[in-house]
Amino acid sequence: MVSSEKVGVAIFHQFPQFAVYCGVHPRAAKRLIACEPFLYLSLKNMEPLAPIWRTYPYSSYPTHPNFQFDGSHTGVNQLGGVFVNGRPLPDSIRAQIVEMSQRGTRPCDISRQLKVSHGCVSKILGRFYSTGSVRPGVIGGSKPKVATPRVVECIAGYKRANPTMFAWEIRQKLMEDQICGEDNAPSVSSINRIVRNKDFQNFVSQNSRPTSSSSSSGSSQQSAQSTSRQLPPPPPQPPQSQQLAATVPSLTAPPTFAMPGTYSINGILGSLPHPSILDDKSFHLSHADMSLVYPTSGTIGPRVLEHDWPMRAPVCTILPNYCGGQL
DNA sequence: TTAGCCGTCACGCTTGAAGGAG
DNA sequence: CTCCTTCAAGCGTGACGGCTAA
Repeated sequence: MVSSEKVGVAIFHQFPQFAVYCGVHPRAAKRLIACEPFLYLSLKNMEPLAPIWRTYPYSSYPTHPNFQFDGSHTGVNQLGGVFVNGRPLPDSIRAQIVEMSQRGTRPCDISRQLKVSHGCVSKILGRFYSTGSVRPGVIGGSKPKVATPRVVECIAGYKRANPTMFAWEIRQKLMEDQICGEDNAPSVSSINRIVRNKDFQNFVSQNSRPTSSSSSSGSSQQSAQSTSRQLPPPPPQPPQSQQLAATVPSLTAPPTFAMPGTYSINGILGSLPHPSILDDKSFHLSHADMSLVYPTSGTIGPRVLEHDWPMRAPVCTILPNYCGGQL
């Protein structure tokens, strides 16, 4: 996993600066540098590029169309330190804060030496001592308000019972069955989106049983009711994702679909991103390297609860228009 | 009494998923 | 279906107030 201890270790390994600044294992750093010599040259002149690299490991700024390396997104605090408003400090600084604190350095001295506000130092140390992690939390996203797992399961049940059921009928049924109320019932368009979802359709078809209630005899109301009383157990893992997990085990760990506290339709249904997407964003790293970039202990479960790895693209996303043509 | 330290919180910001509009 | 908006999460900074030592 890439967190306090790995970053700490990385300091003493090859390509330390790159590894630390990217928050990745030195081996992954080495391979990335081999892919893009410009990075290594840049790191040799770390000082003038420091503001850039400080933002780089976390930010998706380089992938943002408006991003410019002109410092317009950065600011300078009262201590003279460079920061990016709204973005977390890099792992290197965070690790240094913790390291210095553990050596007995006072927070005020840490603040002055690292040029980070003492409020920030206090927050990072507080987080470290309460969670054991120096990594920032997950930024962005929102909790789904209506498409909860239970609602999706119920919709799936209704659809299995009556595939021709209209969205407004589903909505009505959800409220009738007190799955959700008037205020938090998904809109018709939301239901349509859920129903259109490919994984949802697979889920419904794979879990459909040849029961008498699923036949088209009788009204949709009746068949829906009969199913709602025997709602299906939690959905089994779709074979598709199992296959993927077996093929690219390291890619099942990224918490993109396992972010604590949030979930998506895909997440509910247990699907995974297509590997090509990840490969595109990770410079075609081998899966072994990806397992270094993505902190994974081989299991999905415990990692999910630690808030230890922000949900975002791999940290070493490097765009050709940034690196290419510079030298 | 004063200066420095430290925790807390409001503020302005970014981010990304959900939901709505066209 | 695509694009835009909304919302709730997190970020670091800077100000404030309580505490402590000189």
